[in-house]
Amino acid sequence: MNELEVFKALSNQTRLQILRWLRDPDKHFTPQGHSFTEVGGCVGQIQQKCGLTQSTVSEYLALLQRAGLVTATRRGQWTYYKRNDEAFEQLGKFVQSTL
Amino acid sequence: MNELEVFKALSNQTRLQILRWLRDPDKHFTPQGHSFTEVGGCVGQIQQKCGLTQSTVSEYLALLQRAGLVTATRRGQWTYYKRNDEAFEQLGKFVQSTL
DNA sequence: TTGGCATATCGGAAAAAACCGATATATCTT
DNA sequence: AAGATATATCGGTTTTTTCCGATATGCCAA
Repeated sequence: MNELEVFKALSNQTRLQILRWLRDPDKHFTPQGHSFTEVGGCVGQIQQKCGLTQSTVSEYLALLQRAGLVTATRRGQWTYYKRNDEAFEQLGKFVQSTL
Repeated sequence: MNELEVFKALSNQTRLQILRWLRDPDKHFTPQGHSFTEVGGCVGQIQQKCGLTQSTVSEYLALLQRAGLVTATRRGQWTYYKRNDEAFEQLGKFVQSTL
């Protein structure tokens, strides 16, 4: 875990919001063939909810992925992003015991 | 706790380093009348260790204080900054259970 | 294999953060 | 009161981040 990269990823209101949505995808996204709890949410739906352009949201999600906070799954033409629960668990412990 | 402000405060290598030093002040700073474990480290010594200018370090410490990650104590002409352990405890829990 | 749709990447303008030197403020000494 | 020392604040330059439109890539259906 690159702590600086992680904190930078978390230093943006929109990205924090996205992570909160992904905490409970079924509540915030409407299914489209795949279970959201399984694969997460797709770029398009996330984009609509935050109101930024497609390219910006795509970059944000890639950035969150690089930081290890979400994982990506390609299903056909869609990419689903899912919260990486373990990363948050680890980060929480790191903040308390090492940082 | 303003989470965005906190994460922004943590998004800088030097500030992360400062927090690590303040985690165990007696190991990293030489005393000068006050117990570091009691009050923390003073701006001058922190400045020397990180090699940036006095004004930059002063601003960094003020920023960490605004984010609630450190507390400040004035003793005569010195200001001592101390790690706010409780804040990190809280932040760790927040990351795991809410973020 | 062509067109449509979802996503990714690129290049750049605008906003924010990093960091500095100069200067102000506060405290101690004499 | 004046000088010395520690810290805080201000104004400005450079670097990074934000966010966009345009375009490229990947996948599917006709």
